[in-house]
Amino acid sequence: MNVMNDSPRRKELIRLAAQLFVQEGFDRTTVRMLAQEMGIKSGSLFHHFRDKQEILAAVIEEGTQNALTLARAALDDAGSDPLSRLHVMARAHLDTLLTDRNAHVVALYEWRRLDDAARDHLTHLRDAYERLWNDVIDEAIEAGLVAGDRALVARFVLGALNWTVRWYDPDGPRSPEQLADELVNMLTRRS
Amino acid sequence: MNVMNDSPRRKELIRLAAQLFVQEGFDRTTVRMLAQEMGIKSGSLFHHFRDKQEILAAVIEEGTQNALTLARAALDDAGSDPLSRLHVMARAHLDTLLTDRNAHVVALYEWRRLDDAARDHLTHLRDAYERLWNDVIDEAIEAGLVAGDRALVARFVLGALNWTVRWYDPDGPRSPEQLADELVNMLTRRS
DNA sequence: ATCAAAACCAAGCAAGCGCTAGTGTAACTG
DNA sequence: CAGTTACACTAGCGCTTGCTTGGTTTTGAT
Repeated sequence: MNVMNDSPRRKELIRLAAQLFVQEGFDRTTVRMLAQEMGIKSGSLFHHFRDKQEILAAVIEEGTQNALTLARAALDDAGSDPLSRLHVMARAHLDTLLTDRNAHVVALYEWRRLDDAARDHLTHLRDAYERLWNDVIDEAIEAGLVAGDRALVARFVLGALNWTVRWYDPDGPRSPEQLADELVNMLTRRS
Repeated sequence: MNVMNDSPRRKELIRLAAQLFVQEGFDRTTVRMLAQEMGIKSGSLFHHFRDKQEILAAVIEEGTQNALTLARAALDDAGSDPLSRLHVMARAHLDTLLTDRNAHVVALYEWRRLDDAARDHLTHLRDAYERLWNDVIDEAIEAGLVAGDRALVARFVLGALNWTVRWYDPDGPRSPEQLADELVNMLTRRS
């Protein structure tokens, strides 16, 4: 089993799996469906992945990793102004959320299907990401841009942002960037 | 098959099913698990429900119906002041969400498992509920309490509220009412 | 040209799935 | 008291599931 590489082939398989997991849900996606979508037979699948769960973990890791990378880059490019840091963070979040949409929907809906080991690993990744958010919100509160408890604000904001995967239409009139700006606009107080 | 009554027995079965659906997910909850939890054999289950999907639909209907009833009552009791209407609506939402938690978690996570007929019926229920929210937010915007596009604000707010089921701890320091108030506080502009 | 590693396939196993059929029984109803 | 209804039981059918096995082809470095 060639389990631990990250060949382009594997990346492609993960992308296809993500799509199927969104369409059907993890439990209803059979290894036969996955194999067919990938153009191989179901037995061959287990050459690339130890078991079905590992495919799920790979999908979620891919998405979370991307989000983390993008957010860090965005924060590096942003200055030290709390408001603009809030803006770039919201934009980066919606950007990955809606371009890597499949992976993130899977992460949101199928998290509980992960086995303990994978969940543990991915929890660390996600925590690293949320720490970025907490810092940005801390700065915003300190600067008087937002009111409320740090932890609470972070959760409300992330909730509002993550909820977009349930209704956002990429062909609609609004870009992810506009969406992000409108949210920031909504919750900052311009005195 | 005694399918269409709403006996107390059936209500209890639905409550147990909701709990299992949350713990295991709909697909992983077998009719045998459901039966055991209910203290009967798997075959007997189909005396109460036509099939497994009907149990899911019943769980979700129960939760949504409660939410709708509670929200209507809350709005009736509230005056015509836009801010207080916003408050009672947020409180009512978090109240059902966190007391009828199982049913609502199922509704959020397993919606796609509904068959077409059930989904159609329940979509109407949910739309009726969301219409209440839209009206309240319309009034808040008109009164200058909140800034932004009606549809967008509603979605952000509902996202923030619904997200609470992922992190709220009933044994924690905050009551659902406090939570609701802090959210409203966060997004209204006090000039 | 050689050969190991990587990728794949055909076939199928053991377990578990939703659901049905047919029966028993106790409590109501006329 | 006969007939009906509500609810539960046992037994198992037909099918699908994730995964394994044992063997074959493809690839690519030497």
